Amino acid sequence: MKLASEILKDHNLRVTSVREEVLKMIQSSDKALSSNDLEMQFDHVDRITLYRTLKTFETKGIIHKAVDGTNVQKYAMCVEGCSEASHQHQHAHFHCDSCNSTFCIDDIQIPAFPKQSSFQVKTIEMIVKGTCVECR
Amino acid sequence: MKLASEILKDHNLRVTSVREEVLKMIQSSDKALSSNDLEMQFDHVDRITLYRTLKTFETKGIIHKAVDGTNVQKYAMCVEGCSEASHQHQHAHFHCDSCNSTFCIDDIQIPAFPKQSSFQVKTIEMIVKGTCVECR
DNA sequence: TTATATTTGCAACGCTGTTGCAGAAACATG
DNA sequence: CATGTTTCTGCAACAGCGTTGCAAATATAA
Ligand SMILES: [Mn+2]
Ligand SMILES: [Mn+2]
Ligand SMILES: [Zn+2]
Ligand SMILES: [Zn+2]
Repeated sequence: MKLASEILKDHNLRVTSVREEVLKMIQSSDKALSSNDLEMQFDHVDRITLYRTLKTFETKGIIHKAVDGTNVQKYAMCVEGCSEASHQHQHAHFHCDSCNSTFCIDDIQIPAFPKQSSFQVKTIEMIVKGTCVECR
Repeated sequence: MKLASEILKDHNLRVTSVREEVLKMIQSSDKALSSNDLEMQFDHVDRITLYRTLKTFETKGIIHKAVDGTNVQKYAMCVEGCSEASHQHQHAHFHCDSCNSTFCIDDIQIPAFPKQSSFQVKTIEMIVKGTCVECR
């Protein structure tokens, strides 16, 4: 796994303790994390700083939103190929309705775009809901 | 199309002007509607009443959430078969990133549940993102 | 070490949605 | 139709998530 500080430098971001900590937390988590999830792991941090940090990381292609149908933004690491220019994510997200955890999963195939539709399709999000391993 | 007042009676709900109006608005809309979308169509209505009305309708199986990846709840009519006991929806939702509209669509096949997974799958949501007919 | 650019924390705010409670309205009953 | 009971509505207050403006703190370049 790439060093957090290296990732920051690679994206022309200043290496600060908040950013390093946030990135380490997301790197080492098997679940997608919300601003609040992160805040709870800190001794002292301003939640506004976390929101901005997450937004910055997302813009740079370091992390991506894990859309899970709740009204809370959660984030997980991007794959190597992602950049400011393009996020490439062809995986679904699993949301546990018991513990509210959200995971990136590759178990389910995302269907191809329909050939002809009245809509111009750009991306498809898939949210799988159910019970996670720990909860069943 | 079934009369709004009849639908209310069928579900043992009192026929009030707010409920009738809300139901008519959702029935006649091709898009999923948020509490705010509804409020703007009223002369005077309390937004709290709208939230409660929507929740009541959802519980009764009259309307369903159109999950679109935004942090706003939008609702559309249920199919005939829905009830308090079970909502049956096997369709995807399209979200236009230009005008923020959300539509129920049947163009895209929702994939089958994976045979074996570490997760216990209950439902799958699909969100298709792109540009709608009016916006392109 | 100093100067500059960037980041952080604080304050204030907006939006979506919820709960408690009292008055208003719907409807069942006679 | 009149009345009583149940349900709904509107108001007030609140909670949570996220954003913006600004000044102080910090990272980095020189
Ligand atoms: Mn993911
Ligand atoms: Mn729908
Ligand atoms: Zn779980
Ligand atoms: Zn559109």
